[in-house]
Amino acid sequence: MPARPRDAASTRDDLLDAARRRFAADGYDRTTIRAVAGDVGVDPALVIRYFGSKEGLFTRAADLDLGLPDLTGVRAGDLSKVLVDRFFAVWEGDPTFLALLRAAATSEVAADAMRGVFARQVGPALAAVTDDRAPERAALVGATVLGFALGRYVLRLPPLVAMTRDQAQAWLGPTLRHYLLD
Amino acid sequence: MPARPRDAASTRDDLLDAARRRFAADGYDRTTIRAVAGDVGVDPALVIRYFGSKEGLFTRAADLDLGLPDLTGVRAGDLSKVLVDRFFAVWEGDPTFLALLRAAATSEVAADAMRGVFARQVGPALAAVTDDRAPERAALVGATVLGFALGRYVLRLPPLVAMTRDQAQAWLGPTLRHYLLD
DNA sequence: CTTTCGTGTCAACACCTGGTGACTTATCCT
DNA sequence: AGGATAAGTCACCAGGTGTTGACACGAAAG
Repeated sequence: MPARPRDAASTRDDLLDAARRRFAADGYDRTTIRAVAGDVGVDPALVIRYFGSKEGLFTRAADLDLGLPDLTGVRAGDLSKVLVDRFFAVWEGDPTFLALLRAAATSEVAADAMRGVFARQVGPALAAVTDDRAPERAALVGATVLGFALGRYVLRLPPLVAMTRDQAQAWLGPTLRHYLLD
Repeated sequence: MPARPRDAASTRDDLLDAARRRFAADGYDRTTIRAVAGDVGVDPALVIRYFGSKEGLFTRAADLDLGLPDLTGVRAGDLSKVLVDRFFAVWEGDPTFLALLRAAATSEVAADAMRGVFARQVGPALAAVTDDRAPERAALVGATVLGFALGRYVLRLPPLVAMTRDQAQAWLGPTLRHYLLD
């Protein structure tokens, strides 16, 4: 077993990675500092040293970037395709958002982080393509996306799990268009 | 303070009521048997005696009935109104569904209970009005409804919290119609 | 070589959790 | 009245939690 290099920066990153996976799989409460530290092969006390507390660890781990592109000039017909593509990239490529969703169900700091994502990322991105009521539209789009993610990745409702990207695209497209443009 | 009558049946009911409120407010993990027993003014050991375990308590507490009416013969244009009305009745009148949603994010038994609700209540009810792909349609309707509930009652996204029933009706109506009939 | 300092470990704390089994107390039946 | 039985209490356990402060190690600087 190669000795872990004594490099604080990479240890920190490893801890954040492990934390994201644990929070995503187990939720906030069932994720223990000991387990996260164990995944990295490090003492639990180190986690507290670096992040102050479990809540601090979560806050750093759940700081996520949706990577929404600038939607200005995207044709109305292509909007939902762009959004659904982004959805799959975010949800299937990175455990962070699942961690945030799971945790947000019970933790107020996680719910707050989620509200921040909408206020600082979804809302502004959609404001570029809707002339009015951007916050309302962003919230409805968010509810749609989160509902789908909840059903597919958390509850694992069989019809949603079985759905291909194209099928999801076909179903969600008109809904998103409705919330964005009507 | 009037002495609590030594009536097992009503004590059981009181415990289930308190459990529903606690699970709804705090989620599965943060709800403690001691807190539930304390709400009722009873010894924690009694909870175990009646329900076997915390999981047993949750299972009984989360056994819910959506009360979906028979949709046969409901005109297509009225379908979404019926469903949204039912939504508000269930979500704002009874903490049970919120408890189930919060818990389902982290507990596998809760997620299973939720899948059961879809398989035994939502699916069959919707099968009466859709000729094909009833499970898929039920899952999409469920994702829509759960997403809205998540945004409004759990994350408390301001635009969703501020929404009146009529506004919710106006936004969700076309979406539900799309999932049910297209 | 010694000092210094960042990196990480160790042992322990105070507390809370679900759960158990023996006990007490109220209620009902004869 | 008095005993049987249901209803509820009590003290306790074993294990796990976040968090703490003192300590050990290793590399880089003087």
